[in-house]
Amino acid sequence: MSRGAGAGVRESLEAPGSREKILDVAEALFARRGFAGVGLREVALAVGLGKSSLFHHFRSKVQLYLEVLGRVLGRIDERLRPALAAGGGPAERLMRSLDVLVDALAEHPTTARLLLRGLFEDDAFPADLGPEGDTVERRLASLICGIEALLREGIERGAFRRVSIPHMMQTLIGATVYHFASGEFGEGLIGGSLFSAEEVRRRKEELRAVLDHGLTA
Amino acid sequence: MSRGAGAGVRESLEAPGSREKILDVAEALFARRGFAGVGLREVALAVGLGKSSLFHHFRSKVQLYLEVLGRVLGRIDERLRPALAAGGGPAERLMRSLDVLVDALAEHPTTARLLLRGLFEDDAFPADLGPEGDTVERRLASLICGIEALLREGIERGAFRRVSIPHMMQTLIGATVYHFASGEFGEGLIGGSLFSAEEVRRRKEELRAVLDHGLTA
DNA sequence: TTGACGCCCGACCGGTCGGTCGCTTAAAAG
DNA sequence: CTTTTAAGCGACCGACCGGTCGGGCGTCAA
Repeated sequence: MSRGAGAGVRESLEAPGSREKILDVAEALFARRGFAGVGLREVALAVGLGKSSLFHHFRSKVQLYLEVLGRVLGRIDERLRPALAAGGGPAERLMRSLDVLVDALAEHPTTARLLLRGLFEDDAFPADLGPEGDTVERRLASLICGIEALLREGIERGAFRRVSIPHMMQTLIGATVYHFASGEFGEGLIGGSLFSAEEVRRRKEELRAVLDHGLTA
Repeated sequence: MSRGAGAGVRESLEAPGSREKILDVAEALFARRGFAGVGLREVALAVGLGKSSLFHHFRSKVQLYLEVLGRVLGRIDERLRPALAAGGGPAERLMRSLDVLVDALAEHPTTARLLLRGLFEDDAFPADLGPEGDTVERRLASLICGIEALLREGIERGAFRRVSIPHMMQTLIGATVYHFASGEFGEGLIGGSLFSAEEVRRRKEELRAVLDHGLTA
């Protein structure tokens, strides 16, 4: 069956498994240069395979891209869903959700960029991604829908000000996702890695403080 | 000299002037699909020229791209610089600056995406953009530097809380730029055009309110 | 031993990429 | 009128694109 992996006793440990390795490499490249900016030759070379071998694992370039996006989304709602489901008031649950969102974005430096690029680049595939593309958008929408409900509940209960929910969603998404997607530019501002544990902790604090009191003293 | 433009009496009015038209078209396309996703054939076709004619106005594709970016930056600091220079306390000046930034992003729907893409895609040109690329980054940095100074002043004077300035900058940039770059996804959230006068006004209000009081009631 | 299968490969396909070349046209400059 | 020059064009270049094809090789079941 598989060449590299002793598929018998040890299940999935130890052997890289071409599929996952390809996804890892492709994720890094797509995040850095976008869908159109990455050639399959480059992916194959980085994996250590011939280009044609990629097609044994993925039907086409768009399917590879969509699967990368799917993995990214999976990593996020794997964390976000329990955070949304756990108990507490709306404010508490919102802050916890934002915390795990920040954690998810910080864990893989590629995540934020891929998310943003995914938003941008559905213009790039006019309509050719078929039903799978819808699924990716659907999943993304369902993720933010949970947070949206949290906002609504908080406002109804009087815990939050009567802000415009969509606009606040946009602000929240922008303030979290942009930060981790800002790359060298953001690191120039911060003066260090965006992804160090220290900076991630500080980011959560600042975000929480802004939502609690705003900027003015 | 020029074919289409009567360059004698009427200066720059009336005639499209190929250069500007090319920049307009290229700006729209680069915003939608990114540097690598746009071919010069497509640009030329949309302008109504042959591909080879583009090279009479721009040395290469990267130069065209950089000039598009330069124009975008120009439109922003054309508005932002006077807003920063005008009088008033730090809080007032910060709000005014964010207002004009929102106005600038709302005026051309392409602006926010190009800015974000510009941030992402300097990874895409390894080092080949030469000194002009530095200039673009420099200008962007100088723009945000003005806002940074405003934050610092506000904190020193006690008008603002003692937030981390870089982190607050990231939040501010993210909350404004992301919104106008979010495309169809954002419009799905908002339930209408991101760029209508009504939505732009509301966006400013919400942003101001968050900075003034935060989210909690 | 033999056949089937998973995985991988190099060669190759039509098409597009950014960019160059030589040419024509027409207006401005003399 | 002649010369210069900006602006345009189609043909063409080598390189690379995503994708296909036929075959080699090692493993496992029969």
